[in-house]
Amino acid sequence: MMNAYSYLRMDTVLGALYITATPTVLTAVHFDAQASAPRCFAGAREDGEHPLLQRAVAQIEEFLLGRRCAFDLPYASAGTPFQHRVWDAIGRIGHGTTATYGQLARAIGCPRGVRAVGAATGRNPLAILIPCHRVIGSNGALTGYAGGLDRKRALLALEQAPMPLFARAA
Amino acid sequence: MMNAYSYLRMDTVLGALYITATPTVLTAVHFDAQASAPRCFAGAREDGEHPLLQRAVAQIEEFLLGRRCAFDLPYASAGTPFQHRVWDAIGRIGHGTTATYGQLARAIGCPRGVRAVGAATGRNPLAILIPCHRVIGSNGALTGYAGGLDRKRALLALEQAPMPLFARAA
DNA sequence: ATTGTCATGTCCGAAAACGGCGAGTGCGGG
DNA sequence: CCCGCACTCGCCGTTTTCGGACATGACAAT
Repeated sequence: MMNAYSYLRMDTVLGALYITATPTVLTAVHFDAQASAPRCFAGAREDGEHPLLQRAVAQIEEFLLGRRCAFDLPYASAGTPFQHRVWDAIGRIGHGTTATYGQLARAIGCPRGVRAVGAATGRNPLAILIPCHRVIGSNGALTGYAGGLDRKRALLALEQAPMPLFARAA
Repeated sequence: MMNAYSYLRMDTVLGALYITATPTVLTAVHFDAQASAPRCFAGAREDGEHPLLQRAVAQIEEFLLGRRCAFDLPYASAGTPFQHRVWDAIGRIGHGTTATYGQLARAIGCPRGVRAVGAATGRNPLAILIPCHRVIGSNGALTGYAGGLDRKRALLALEQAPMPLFARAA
């Protein structure tokens, strides 16, 4: 019964980030041990040596430094067909850009499934990798984020201002 | 996602029998493609060469001929803790013997969970191997069997009359 | 004898509640 | 006028909840 999930904790400027993976694919990325976390952690054990996890850490660090605007990591996530459609659509929102829940709804061919899109967005298991922080209300309000609105604001600000700090350091 | 389940169809005097297994353990045995079957077959592919499946076929044939009264096969089955308690208890009913739902209930320490025992019995995934045909009502009625009452009767009759037919043939 | 009642774990379907929304309305203030 | 704000209401997938139904049997009342 014991499945081969590993996880690792990563410290970032935005706080702790937990990344979970099978031997071959990432399955979760989230802040803190939130409500959504238990599901992913079921039977997982800490493993700082996991190659894929380390690769993820590296790419996320680069992203947070403003040096990377896309990820190259294998991932797989449980979810309903509808949720996958939503998450795929979110994945196509470019770095530094935003989209509204309504736009996503139309994009997946469910013009009126706006709230459903909202619900699915909130259940995105792969924070940052699937940039659900780029999804905002039609009036520009941030409306919500699993990691807290402050983090959402920070991520958006980060993407608006390329190379903000490390430029000096370099 | 594709799991490594294999299955095989076996023809018996009682009709077709479907046996499913992982590479190392049996996971299901049932008549026809019943309601309970789909679950076990999810993503399974036919494989008549599977060593364990062949071993199962051999032992079941022996059993049906009256030459075998116990099985020596590795199996594993999904199910709730309660169901496993019930199934284990059923496994301890000797060949040629019967037990009532009430006796089972008491045996597992749930004297009043009689109906629950009935429900669990009906969900036994390993027909014949776990001899749920030996479970009858307190008044002697057969009450039910996933493969049909006729088969239940036949199995019980078979166990009552050791070496019924093949003795002549030998 | 026949009939009714209750206990027990699990599954299944139906129904209701719940959101990380957004368009439409009506109002008051510049 | 035009705008912003507050409020209502409909939208829809998912989750939760709830009511029955079961491979029964002991007991009491009729």
